[in-house]
Amino acid sequence: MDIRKIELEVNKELLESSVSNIDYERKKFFIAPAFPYPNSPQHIGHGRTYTTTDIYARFMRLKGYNVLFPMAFHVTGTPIIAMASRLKEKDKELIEIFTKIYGIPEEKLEELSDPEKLVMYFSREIEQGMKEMGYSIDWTRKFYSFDKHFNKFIEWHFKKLYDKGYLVKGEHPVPWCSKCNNALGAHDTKGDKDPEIEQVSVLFFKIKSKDMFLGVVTYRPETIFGVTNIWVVENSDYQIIKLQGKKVIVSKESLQNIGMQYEYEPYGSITGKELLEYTVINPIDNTEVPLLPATFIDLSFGTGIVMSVPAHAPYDYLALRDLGFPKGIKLKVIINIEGFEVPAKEVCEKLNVKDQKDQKAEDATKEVYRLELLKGKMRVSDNKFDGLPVEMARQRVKEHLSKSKDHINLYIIANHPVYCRCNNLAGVKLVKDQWFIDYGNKSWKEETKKCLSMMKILPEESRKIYLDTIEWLEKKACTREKGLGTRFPFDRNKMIEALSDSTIYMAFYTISDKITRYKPEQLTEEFFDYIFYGKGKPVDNLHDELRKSFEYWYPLDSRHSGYDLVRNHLPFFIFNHVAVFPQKHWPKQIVTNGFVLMEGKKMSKSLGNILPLRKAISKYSADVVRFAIVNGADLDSDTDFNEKSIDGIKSRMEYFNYLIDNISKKEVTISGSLVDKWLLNRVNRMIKSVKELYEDVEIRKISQLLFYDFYNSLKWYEVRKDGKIDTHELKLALQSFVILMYPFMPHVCYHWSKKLYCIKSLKEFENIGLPSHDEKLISEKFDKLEELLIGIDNDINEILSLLKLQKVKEIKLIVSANWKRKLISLFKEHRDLNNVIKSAKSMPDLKTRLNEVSKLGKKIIQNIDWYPDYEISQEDEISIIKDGINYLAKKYSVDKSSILIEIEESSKELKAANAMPLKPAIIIK
RNA sequence: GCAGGGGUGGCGGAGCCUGGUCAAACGCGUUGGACUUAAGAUCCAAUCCCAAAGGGGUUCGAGGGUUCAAAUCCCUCCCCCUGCACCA
Repeated sequence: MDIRKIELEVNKELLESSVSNIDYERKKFFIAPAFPYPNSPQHIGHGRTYTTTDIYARFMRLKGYNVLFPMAFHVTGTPIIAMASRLKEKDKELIEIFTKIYGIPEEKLEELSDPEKLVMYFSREIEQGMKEMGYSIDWTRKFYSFDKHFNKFIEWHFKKLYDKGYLVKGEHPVPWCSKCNNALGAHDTKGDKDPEIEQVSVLFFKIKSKDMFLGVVTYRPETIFGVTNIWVVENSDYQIIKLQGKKVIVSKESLQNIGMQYEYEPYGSITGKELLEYTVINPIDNTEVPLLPATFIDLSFGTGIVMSVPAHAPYDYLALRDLGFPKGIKLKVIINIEGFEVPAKEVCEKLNVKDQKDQKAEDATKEVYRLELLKGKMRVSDNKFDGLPVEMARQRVKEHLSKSKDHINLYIIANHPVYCRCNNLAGVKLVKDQWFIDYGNKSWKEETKKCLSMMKILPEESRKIYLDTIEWLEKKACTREKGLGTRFPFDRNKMIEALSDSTIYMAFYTISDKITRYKPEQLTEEFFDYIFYGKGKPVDNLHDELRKSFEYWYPLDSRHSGYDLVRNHLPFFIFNHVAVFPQKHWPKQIVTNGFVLMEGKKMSKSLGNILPLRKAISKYSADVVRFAIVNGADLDSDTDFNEKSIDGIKSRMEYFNYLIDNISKKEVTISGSLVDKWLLNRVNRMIKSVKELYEDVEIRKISQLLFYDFYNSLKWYEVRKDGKIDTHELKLALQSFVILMYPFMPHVCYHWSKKLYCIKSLKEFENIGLPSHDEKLISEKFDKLEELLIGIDNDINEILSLLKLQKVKEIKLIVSANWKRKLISLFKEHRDLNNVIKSAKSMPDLKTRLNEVSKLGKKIIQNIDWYPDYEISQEDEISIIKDGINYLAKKYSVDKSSILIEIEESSKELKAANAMPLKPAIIIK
């Protein structure tokens, strides 16, 4: 079977039913996955969410729903701009990724350095891939988040937030490049390092008998009690600046970062050498502290001047030890931890740290910090602080010194150093006039939680994460200096940030196909108010139509994304719906899924193991890729894409194809034997559970059931029937299979359906609808009987291997006695040996065998749940054996007449006593 | 640090919520056999240990407990992973 060829034949047809219009006759179902960000082609990982969505959408169509499954592109923010400018600068690394991994022709690159062209190129690429995958997307509603019409919609959205008081203004620390004058995201830095922000303390130590202060940076202000000296770099220049009304000395290298957070005036400079002449005064206890030269200081860290606390900081301890403790310096222990005298010293000794350059010094530092924060208590003479736990002391020291103006906070880059792509060192800017969405608003939070509690969350386990996230979300900065997207309506110099303009865009889908007939300037607040709230009057018929469309499709029935959005976008999505829309339009359901690994490893640019979707399609075919990326793992865990499992999928498809091909060419007849009944039982059971599983998007279980369990059933059926499989029963089974499997593999299943159902169009196909199951055909009995046969088969096999017999002359099967069947019913009833014996005493055929009863008892009770609740008679057992006799005879190469069936009661064989209900005794000669 | 999730056989990965049918689904790998000139594909069988007439033993991170019965429930310990925001 050439799967790819079939796909190319039916792909166009499959996309037909995707355009969705209002149809009041049918129930609607609105499903929307997170829209893609077109700064690269999509890879198979992206395909997982969209495939899951499409499977669900196609299932709902089979169920008779009018489904809306639209798509758009999110281009908001800076990554696209950053990428385009990297192309412009002919960034080698990026060009390599574009040409080698994505397979983009080199002559195309020039053009892509224009952000808009880049967007168009990749969005076309992505759209094409989605079509090839057979996604039933309504493309007539496509838009981009920088479209003018969409901008107007977002403006409306923000006005609503503003009216409710959910937009607030404040200041905010942001990673910043002072040269480019722009905020830095991970994609703006060298090596794509995500800059993290941390707060540190700057303490002012007055220089003795001078009107100047040393700006000393520290993570641990409470250790100021233990300062023995201050470290400065001898042959370096320091700056004197006027800061907060003081003359403060800091390193030249630190000025850039300080300047982004505080106003200062340059005053002069001073060399390290000069500084070393001075002594400073510790602001906490007015003791004199000497300055010492150091070589290990990073001058761009904080203020470039640090204090030395040798008893509690391994680096300081090691540095002083290497210097031989000059100027009579003695360790000052100011934090108590049980089991330690001088923590820094002892941990260094324990870890066997040689000197400051030893890698292990880092470990020692972490260890001491951790221990002290966890268990440390202050031990100082000042009783305001004595005995306090370290964390509390830190807070108190900050407050205390801030009061006396000897302390300020400073933000730094925690994973320092991070460089902007322009080579400038990243710092932290305190942005004033920063707008926030106030997710901390109490009543809003409550409403959001209420909405969540009414929603279906799949997988249900992740509900807690949503709740936690909603709980701890506070103010979220929603504007940026630069980027694509929508201008912030209350400060047009700023852009709305990407996670804030993508929270209610699903509503826009309901009108996006027709709204472009208006000019953007017509899209006023009142215009949208009418569409979404029915407020005011329509400007024309089309306007009314848009309102109807929104009213018909909203609320959103199912939202789909990768689980990485559970902690950011998805809670925002709920928050904003709650803020903007009335309760009847709140979203109904969220479905999230895990990622796709490549041969066990995470896909990444650096590993170069990214498999673009379209490449995968042409190599493996769409249906195989669709199946491969969703079947391997539960919804919430990552799945692995590997060649081996691909081969497995293909060979199974071949088998189904063989059966379908075979049966569609033949005249079928009703067979009605036990295996056939068993098969119908299996099929009906399968239909029933698969339909239930679809409702909960249990993708993996469905595929397991259809593609593996059912496959194995068919295999067994084929051998049991000895190849005589042109039966009506099998055809029914395959017909149901093809429809249930269709959402997963639409191309191939549609192709198969044409053969099995004699249909000609997709419309006809969708009209067939979901198969229904017949409860009457489902019976555990058929399974048990078939199991009995398989059990016999296994046992014969085992016995043969034990006997090392080459040839079998005769197989005798002895069906167990009736009293044993009664006994099992007794155990079912009592589940206890003593009570069983009590009852047995009053039963004529059992009371004479009490000895045997107690012997068998233990065995029976172990397997009690395996026995069915009703009795299986001797006749039942004999009939299944007779039904399977062909199979056994063939398998063990004996004549049918050499397989004998006896009943325990009348058998003369000693081993007849081994027989148990559903497990006949076997004697092989 | 704070919060959440997890440790199952050679591997991936179910099962654990609702304890017994669990030596543990399904898949992969490995070994032997069939087919083939051969490889591949396919099919059959085996794949924790010991037995050699369908039997027994020891397993589900470690230790303890509850129970007639624990991978499954409870407690303690060890180890691993993820997220912590202005970034799509």
